[in-house]
Amino acid sequence: MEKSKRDKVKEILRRGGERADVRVMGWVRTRRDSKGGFSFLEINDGSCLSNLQVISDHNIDGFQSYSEKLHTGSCVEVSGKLVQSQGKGQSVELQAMSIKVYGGADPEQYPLQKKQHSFEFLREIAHLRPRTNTFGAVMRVRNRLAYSIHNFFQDRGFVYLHTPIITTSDCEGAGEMFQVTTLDPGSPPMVDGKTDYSQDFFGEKTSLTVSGQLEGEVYAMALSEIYTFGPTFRAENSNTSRHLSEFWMVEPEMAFYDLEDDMNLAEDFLHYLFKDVLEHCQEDLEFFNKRIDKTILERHRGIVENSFERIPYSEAIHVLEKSNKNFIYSVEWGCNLQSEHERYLSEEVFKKPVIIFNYPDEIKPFYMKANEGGETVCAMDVLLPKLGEIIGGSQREDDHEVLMKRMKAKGLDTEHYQWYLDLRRFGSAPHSGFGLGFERLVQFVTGMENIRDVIPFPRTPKHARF
RNA sequence: UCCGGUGUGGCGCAAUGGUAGCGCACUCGACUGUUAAUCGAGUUGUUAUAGGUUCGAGUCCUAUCACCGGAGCCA
Repeated sequence: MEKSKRDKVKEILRRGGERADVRVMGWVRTRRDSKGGFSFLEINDGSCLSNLQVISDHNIDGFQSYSEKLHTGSCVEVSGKLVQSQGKGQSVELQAMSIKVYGGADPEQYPLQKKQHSFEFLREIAHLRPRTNTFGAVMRVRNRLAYSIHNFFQDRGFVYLHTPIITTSDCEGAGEMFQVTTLDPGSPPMVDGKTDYSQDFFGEKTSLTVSGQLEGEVYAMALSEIYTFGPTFRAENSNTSRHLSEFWMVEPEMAFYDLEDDMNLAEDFLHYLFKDVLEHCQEDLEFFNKRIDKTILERHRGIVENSFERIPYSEAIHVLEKSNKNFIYSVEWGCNLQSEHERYLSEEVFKKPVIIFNYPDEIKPFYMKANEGGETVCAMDVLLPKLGEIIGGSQREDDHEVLMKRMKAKGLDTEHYQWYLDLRRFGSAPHSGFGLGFERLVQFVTGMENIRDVIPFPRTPKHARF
């Protein structure tokens, strides 16, 4: 194989025109035979949604010897001449001069057919589903969003911080954790009737991270503005279209930001991402708009063009109370907003993203900064129509005494968080941050209904195959 | 975890308690600058698993498992 010469389908289609010496490598999506002595092949190499139509005369070099293996799913290399297409449906096509099959795909056994499959079925063949239009498009969009997230923060001077995956601190209330241990689960060393973690690999009980926030704060208090973008693990037994046991989270943390700065950043961030993806993933988004959800393009443009609604929690409760809607869960000040409430606000009242801020202290974690009076804290959630919460953030409590009090009130072991408290003892500063669930973003952008279909290999309760 | 639903050829689905069928895919043939190709013929089943009721169970009952949807928790 001559490494120097390979043309990507995306580039071929972008440049168009007639050209000799074109060589593509990719997977056959469909083959149509003509008894006129030639075949049509559609080749996809993942560089874009579109296939390249190849027309191959049956006498060309390689066709006869490989014909048996040339079916949907097989991997091929085709060299030839790019010409204007005589048929409808494509402007150019590749007239094959030689063809080679790298690996065949027995049509009797290859599970992907030339037709639509249910996403449930495709999940069972997660190793083959990237070869479908939908999953190719999802992963290209996912890739662009990840790239765009880095661009956004890097342009603003944020430092990309790698927080640890293995941790001893739970970020309070963030959910059940996966334990990390090298002890024998069958017979761990015991002391006083309990597992003796001093004999474990790290000498104490450790888990997979549920959030990099606390460690992120440490570096924000030195580098001013940081962000993390990494895997996060929650051992919650939640089985919904919006939850994964392993997912990716983006967590910026900024010194000298108050809650309003935090909300501004979150809004700018989402605006930036939607604008960027609309610009750079046109073909894929049009596909989603046509095949998955006919409203996404319009909705995304709406998000880019309009500012978000911002409403304090107390006012949101007020709006809900006088709505005359029959909610399953009744509304009163102090309650957690339920999915139905959030959806009502973002979908029916405001019809756009909504930021709710200043939540009651009692329903939020210890690290959030108390507002005057102490009833509410500087928390904010960004709600998207249909999807619900995509961002949760807050200004952090930066007063040592107040934080100590809050931790004790919520029953936390202050010893254990000494290093976190130290940030307030030495050179404390007002600071804020938020967390964005990356897969939820991909879900919203693509219109995919199930979060398991926007990550390459989903991990959910009872499912860690592949 | 709770509530509801579903589980039938490779895939998508059908079958008042009475002979398991259709579409797609696949195989063969015909036709064709084709493009969700078209036309004809053909192959494919321990009806999720284990019990039970019944003369007889895909269908009814019990349990288990899996999946889907909703809820809770959250991102």
